[in-house]
Amino acid sequence: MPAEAKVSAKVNKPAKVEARAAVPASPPLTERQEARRRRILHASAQLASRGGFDAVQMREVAESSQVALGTLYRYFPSKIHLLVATMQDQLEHMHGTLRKKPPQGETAAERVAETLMRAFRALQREPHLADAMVRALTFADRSVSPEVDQVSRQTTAIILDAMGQENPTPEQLSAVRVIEHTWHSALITWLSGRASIAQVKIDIETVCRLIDMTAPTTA
Amino acid sequence: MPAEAKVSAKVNKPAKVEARAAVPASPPLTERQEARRRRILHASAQLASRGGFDAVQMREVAESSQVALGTLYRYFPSKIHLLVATMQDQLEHMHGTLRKKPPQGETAAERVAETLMRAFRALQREPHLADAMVRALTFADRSVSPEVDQVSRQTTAIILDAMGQENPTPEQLSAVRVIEHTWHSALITWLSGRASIAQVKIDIETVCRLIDMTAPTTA
DNA sequence: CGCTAATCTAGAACAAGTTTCAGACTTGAT
DNA sequence: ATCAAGTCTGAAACTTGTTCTAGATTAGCG
Repeated sequence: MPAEAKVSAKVNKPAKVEARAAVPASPPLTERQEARRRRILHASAQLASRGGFDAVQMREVAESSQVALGTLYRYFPSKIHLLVATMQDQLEHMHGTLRKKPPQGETAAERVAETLMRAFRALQREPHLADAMVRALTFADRSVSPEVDQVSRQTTAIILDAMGQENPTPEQLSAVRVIEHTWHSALITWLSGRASIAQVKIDIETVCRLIDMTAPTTA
Repeated sequence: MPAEAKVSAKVNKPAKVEARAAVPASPPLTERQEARRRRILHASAQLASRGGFDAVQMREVAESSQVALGTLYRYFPSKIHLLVATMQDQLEHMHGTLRKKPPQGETAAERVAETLMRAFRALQREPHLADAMVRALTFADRSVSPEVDQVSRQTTAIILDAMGQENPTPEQLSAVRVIEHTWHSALITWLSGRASIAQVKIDIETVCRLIDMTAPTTA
């Protein structure tokens, strides 16, 4: 019988049940495997923090995490997969942090903007890491869709949390989608030096108005 | 003295005057150079139309356009530069096309949405080409900022054209920025199969409401 | 304990973007 | 027409992501 169970299939077909869990379903990992996975993600984040996307070199990640190159690829089938997983990891962390201090704004729009700006400031502290993660996210092709979707759901969750709405209207969900679009794209323009921090702030605040505009009590 | 003038500096420092011209400034090209440049862009678009980003291989582009690899790199210092330039080229074309048939909508928001959906349909006809161009655009790092900015200005021009506003307010310009963000990001989600065409339509229509919301006559 | 299937390792090999170099070719100026 | 400077070419080399292979290890099971 198998020893350490298979880590994760290359193409993660949508599982039957279990659609929103943090981990899609894949067979449980042994302790050593879990440790390897953590070492890899840690090395990835560390290298990314240094020099961004380019500094995350698969050979180096493998060496830093004391894992053979082939093993690294078994855990993460591509550099993009690795960085997207790194982002999932960081996002979970951030969601936890953000939860602790709920935003103070009066309106939902203000709260969402405040939350996103808080997240943005966190990213500013590790701009290289942000670069690596965001670039990977937007460069990801179809083979990474499940993982990218997971990141998207997590982001949606953060925004909905900030809104503090129990039952968002379909219109509000559309607004949230647009906010996510803006968030990602604004990050990119900032990371590539084409927009200032102030400009990103304005963009976020601008798009967040859509929320109140579509609020059930207002509309 | 120089023969065929230098094509373009690797790092295109911001020129003194001339900020919004289609071509930043670089010394004029000889006829043969212009022809080479066109052949290269044509080959790039052709290969991209076949298989998207991955299909645009520098060696193949060089061969298709009957130019040495080194020459290709002299004209376009990286694959990303090449594809962003390809996008500039296509965008110009599209702007010309869109100008001919102005959108019919009543409100500015409707007209912008209509225009963007028209552009979207054009992209759908060459999804692989769209893939190559958009992926390059969002993956571009600082070294491509001038070119990406140019694309952004062109996109802004298209949107402002659709709005039909002579003097947009600062708020409207913010809205336009957010629309561009949404446009790019929505394209990405569509290209990577994470959003349907219908969903993109909804997102565009949603974000376009920001325009009327910030219209001087309404606000 | 000993077996068997799966995993992990080290390292070579391959692919495509990028760089480099020597030599042939063009261009504009004299 | 000739020359100097800059370009283009063809080919090799280098880099880094990805794949492959043979053998050593490990995990679960009888």
